[in-house]
Amino acid sequence: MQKYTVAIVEDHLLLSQAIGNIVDSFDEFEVICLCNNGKELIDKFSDSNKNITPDIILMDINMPIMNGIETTEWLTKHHSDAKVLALSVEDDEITILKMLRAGAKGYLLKDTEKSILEHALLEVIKNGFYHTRDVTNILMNSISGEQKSIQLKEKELIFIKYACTEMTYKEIADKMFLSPKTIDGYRQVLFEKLGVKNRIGLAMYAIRNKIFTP
Amino acid sequence: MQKYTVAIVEDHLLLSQAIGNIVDSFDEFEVICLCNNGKELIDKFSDSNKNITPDIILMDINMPIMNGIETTEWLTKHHSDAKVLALSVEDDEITILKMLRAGAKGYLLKDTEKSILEHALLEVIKNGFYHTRDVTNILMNSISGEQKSIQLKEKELIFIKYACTEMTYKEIADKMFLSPKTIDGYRQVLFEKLGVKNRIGLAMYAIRNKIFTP
DNA sequence: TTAAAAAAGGGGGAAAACCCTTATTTTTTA
DNA sequence: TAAAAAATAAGGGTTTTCCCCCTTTTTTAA
Repeated sequence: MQKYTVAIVEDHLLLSQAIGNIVDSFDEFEVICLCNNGKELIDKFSDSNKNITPDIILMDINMPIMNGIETTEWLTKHHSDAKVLALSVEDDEITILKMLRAGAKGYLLKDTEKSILEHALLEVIKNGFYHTRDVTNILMNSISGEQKSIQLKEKELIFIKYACTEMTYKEIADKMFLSPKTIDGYRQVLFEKLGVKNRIGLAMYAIRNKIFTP
Repeated sequence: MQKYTVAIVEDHLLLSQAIGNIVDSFDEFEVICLCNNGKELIDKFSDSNKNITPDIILMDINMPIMNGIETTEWLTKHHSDAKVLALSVEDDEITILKMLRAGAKGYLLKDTEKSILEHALLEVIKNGFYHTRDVTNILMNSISGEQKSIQLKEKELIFIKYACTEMTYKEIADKMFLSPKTIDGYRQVLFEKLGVKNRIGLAMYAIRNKIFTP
C-alpha cells in the first residue's frame, strides 16, 4: 500500500522527532521531511531538485525565522494544493483565526490524543479539512460576532508599540515626526476603538493581540 | 535487567504520549506514569495505596492547575529524594533559575535530541544532576551577577498586579485599604528597585517576570 | 473636480501620574 | 526595651496624561 507522505514543521527537535514517531506509527502515513522552521520547508518546496510534495504538512505556529502563519500564507499563495494541518499549543482565538485565514485545513491543539491526530490527518486527505468542536465554535463566534477583529492602521500599530515603552507621548511624537497633538488624537481614537481607558489598557491590548512582545 | 522508572508531567496529551514513546524506546528506562499537571503527580505521591516512586520525573513547566515550579518545590520539600528533570520550551533565564532553585536536577529545552535526553536521564540517575552548556552559562552569570533576582514583598506584588490593570492609583489604594499616598510610596520604591521610569515600565517588568499574565 | 472623509494639528483645562521631603506608626532586632 | 528599620501617610509641588472642541491639510471617492 502506498502511504500518504507527511512533512513536519516544528522548531523543537525533541518534539518533531516525537511527533514524527507517532505519525510513522500510523498505518496510512509516513514522515518524509522534518523542518525546523517555515523557511526550511519553503526552501525545499522551491528547490526543483528536491521537489518534495508531501500529501500533508503538520505545521507548528511559534517558530523562529519564519512562523507557521507566514509559511502557510506562502504555501496558499504558491502551492494552493498543499494541505496544512496546524498543530500548536496556542489556544487563543486570534491565533487560530489568523492560521485558518492563512489557509490551514485544520487546527489541532497539542493537547489531543494520538487517535485524533490520525483521524484528523485522514479527514484532511479525504475531505480537505478537519476541525475539532472547539475550533468550530471559535469559527462560529467569529462569524456571528460581527467582525470582531479590529483593523489597525500602520501608523496606529507603530504608535501602539511605542506606547508599550517608557517613552512619553512627547518622545513618541518626536520619533514619529508628528506633533504631540496628533499623537493625542491617535491615542483618543485607539482608546475608543479598543475600548480601553488609559495607556495601560492600550499596552495590554497590544500584548494580548501580539502587536507588542514584552 | 531492571529498568529505571520515569514519570512524565506534561499537560499536552500528544506531547506526553510522544515523549513517553521516546523514553520507552530507551533500553534503560520505562515510563510508569503520565500526569496532566503537577497536582496529579502530587496526588499519586500522597496516595499511599498507589505509592509510586519513579526514579526520575520529567517535568514540564507551563501547566494548568499546578505548574512545574510549584510542583518541584513541593517535591523538594516532601520527597527530597525525588529527581526532577525539567523539560520545557521556556528558555528565559528567570524561569530556568526559578526551576533550579526549586530543586530541579537538570533543565532541558524541548529543542534537544533524543540522545541528549537519554544521556541526561542517565546522568541524573548516576550523578544526581545534568546541565547543558547553555544552562551552565546561565548559572554562572547568575552567580557572578551579584544577586540579580529582586525580592518583592507580598504587598508590592499585589500592587504591581493592580498596576497592570486600568485602575487609577486612587482605585488601587481603595482596593488595598491604603491611602493613595502610601501607594505613591510603593510606586516610588518599585520604580527605584526595578529601574523603571513609569507605570508602563512597571507593567512590562511584571509581565516579563511572570508576576502578571495579560 | 468638487464634496466628503481622513489625517494632522491646536487651545485650554481637569485629572492622574510622578517626585521630593518629612512625619507618624508599627515591626524587628540588637 | 530602646534603637533601628520598615510601612504608612501627608504636604506640596511639576509633568504627563487624558479629554473636550475646533481648524487646516491631505487623501479618497463620487
